[in-house]
Amino acid sequence: MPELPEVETVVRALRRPLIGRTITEMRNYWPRHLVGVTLSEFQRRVHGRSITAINRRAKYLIFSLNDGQSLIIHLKMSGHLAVVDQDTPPDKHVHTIWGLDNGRELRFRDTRKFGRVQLVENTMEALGHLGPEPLEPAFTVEVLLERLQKRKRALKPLLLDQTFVAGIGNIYADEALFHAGIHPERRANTLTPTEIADLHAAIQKVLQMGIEREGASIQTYVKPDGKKGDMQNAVAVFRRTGAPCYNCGSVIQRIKLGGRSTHFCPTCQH
DNA sequence: ACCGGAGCCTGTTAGC
DNA sequence: TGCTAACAGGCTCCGG
Repeated sequence: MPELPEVETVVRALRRPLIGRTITEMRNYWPRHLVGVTLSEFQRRVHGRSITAINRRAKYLIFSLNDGQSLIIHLKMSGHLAVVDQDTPPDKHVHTIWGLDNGRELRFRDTRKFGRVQLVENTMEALGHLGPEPLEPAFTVEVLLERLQKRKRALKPLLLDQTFVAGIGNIYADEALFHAGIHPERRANTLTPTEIADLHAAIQKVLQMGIEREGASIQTYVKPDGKKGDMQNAVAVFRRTGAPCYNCGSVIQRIKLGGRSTHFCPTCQH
């Protein structure tokens, strides 16, 4: 479900209701959600701690606690976070709950149960494998060029590789390649400098658009308040198989690449 | 390095 | 309508 823009939207929505709050309890009904720490240890280590900041790295949410620990959550395909009153009726897909000092709760709902929750002392250590943040100033055209030239893979699966560049998922990879006019099967080391500059601009453009539109509610994603984002109304190719390209009218094609559905315009992308 | 496939889960949709 | 297979905004592991 969520990629960089969706996770960023969730982070922004959770700051107001959560920053400054103290965690008073933690419950879990699906132990495999918890990474590396048992529930009892998790409870002991978060009980009484307050949330001082909420940030994002790639598709991970990072909740900073006042003792230096970080609560890290990955929503994977179907995760959803919401802050609700503690008397809100239970939901069968809510697997982890953190009670707060104001009678409210942070609830992690995750239908497919792929999501993960961890508690770490050192965030850099836990997330150090990730590639550059595509919207940070450090992610320049030169950085992208240098990384692309070392690789021979098809571009689409490379963009999904979180160690190559962090935060891009299936929607924004397809959208970025369309806006750059580059075919998803093109080999990384065959791009011209102009194409690399176009790809760099397209990556930043589609991610920024996704954030401005508060995410793409194409399948199950909704914001913490339950409302839909708006990016689904601005996609050019993703899940538009068989429909006409907005640019040239050609029929949008769908192929499998790296095991993932890939959508592109056969006329606009080379 | 890179590729494909399986696995993790449940729910929805497409096809017969 | 009913059954089955395919598919889903992610990621990891394993073998080749």
